[in-house]
Amino acid sequence: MMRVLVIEDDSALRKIVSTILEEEGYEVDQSIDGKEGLFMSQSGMYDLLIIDLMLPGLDGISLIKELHVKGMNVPTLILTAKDSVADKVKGLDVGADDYLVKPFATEEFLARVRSVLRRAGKIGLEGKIFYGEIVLDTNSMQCSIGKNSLKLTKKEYELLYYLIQNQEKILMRDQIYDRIWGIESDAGESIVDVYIHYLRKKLAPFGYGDSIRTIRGVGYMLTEE
Amino acid sequence: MMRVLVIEDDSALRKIVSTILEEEGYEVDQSIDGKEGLFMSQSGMYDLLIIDLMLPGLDGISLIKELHVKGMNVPTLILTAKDSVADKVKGLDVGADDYLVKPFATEEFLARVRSVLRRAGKIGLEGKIFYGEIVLDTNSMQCSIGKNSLKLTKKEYELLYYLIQNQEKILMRDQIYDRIWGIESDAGESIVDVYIHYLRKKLAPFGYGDSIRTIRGVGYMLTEE
DNA sequence: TATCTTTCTAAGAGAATTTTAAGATTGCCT
DNA sequence: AGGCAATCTTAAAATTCTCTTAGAAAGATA
Repeated sequence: MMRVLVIEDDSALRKIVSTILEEEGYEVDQSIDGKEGLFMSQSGMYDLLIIDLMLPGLDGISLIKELHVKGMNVPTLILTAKDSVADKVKGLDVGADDYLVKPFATEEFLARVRSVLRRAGKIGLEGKIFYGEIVLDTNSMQCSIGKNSLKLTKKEYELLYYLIQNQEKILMRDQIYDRIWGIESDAGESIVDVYIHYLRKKLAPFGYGDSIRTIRGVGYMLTEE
Repeated sequence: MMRVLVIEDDSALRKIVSTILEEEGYEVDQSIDGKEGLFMSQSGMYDLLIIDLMLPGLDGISLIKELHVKGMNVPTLILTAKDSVADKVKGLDVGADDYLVKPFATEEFLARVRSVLRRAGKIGLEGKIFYGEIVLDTNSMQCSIGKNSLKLTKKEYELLYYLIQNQEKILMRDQIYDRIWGIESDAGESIVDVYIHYLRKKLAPFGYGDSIRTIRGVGYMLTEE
């Protein structure tokens, strides 16, 4: 069980982040301000900290510094609205493991989380999900089918990942769109169709061309084999 | 027992929504304004909130924000007349789980409610309803009869779903029409006859051709086998 | 900078679904 | 039985949704 602490004062964002993580199977605790966050972090019970840079009480950078002074070495993912290089550098300098600018798409966020945890050695190399002979390796973001490896672009990979995670369940088009492209994206939802098509085309030679079923007027779903 | 709180100032809409939900087996409470709604929500007794964006006292967005500040984490479905992307973004940003633009057909509304509850883990994955050997799976929107799977269009599925849920009860034609096509639809009510016919035709090969009884001058009903 | 890859746009083809419409049939009432 | 109204049944029209491309734009790589 992977424990995550989310330190974020914006309640909406905190809830979103927490929910996403919980749905993914992480155990999540939340903190609203920097001082409380620092205190909780020191318990040493967390595998990952997700920290906003702008915090009341104690800002994110100082929090991380403080932790290091105390010899704690927890993997950290910085979350912030700022896109400036300066901030990014500052964050990474101080020892954060990765950096994500909001708003972000869910899939992107989860990928970063996994990546940080992996680099920190918190998750082993199991990180794989399956559908028939298809294997997605979440560590290398690679896809293989039987002995063959299948080259997928990032978006294709994310889409397939989401589908496999929800096989046998209908995913509505807007659900997919929000998750992979993000609410803020301005590609229309029809981009989903296009990528479904790309995927089908790449999967077809292996006999999985018809695995993604269209539910007209609703969305798509990865069917039982 | 699933408890829902409907916060909506338009009394007509509030009643309609509440009735629909009650008929579906939800336990429903109502609130007319934002402040009262917030107060009631805080009791923590609800599994789902349905909130209008435009409210007297305290608007929907602020209400949701307020709830989050207090650490409440209730699944939320936003209901509104506005269709703008901006609103959608605002709503979902603030942590609402889904968004429905009025006017809407009942079936669409209920589908969203189920979907939100499911995603929030409030209802399991069982979501199946039965009539004889006929099984409707609400997760995959699939219909099967014994070992066979029966392909239904969306409207056919919705109609059969409604019938099965109300087996042994007479459904008036306009009731069916309102539920599946929505009041705003301008196909005439006779479209119901046509779809009843489609259903009978598809069910006939399995011996369910006469299961939908016509009650002349009133409507239809799915009879005891 | 040049080149290659990935992502997005846009639009027409194609399919499936939904709706219309009209004649045939059935049930009900006098 | 005869007549009226409701329902059934079809087939075709209309509409909506998805597929499929090809190329433009954006981004990454060398």
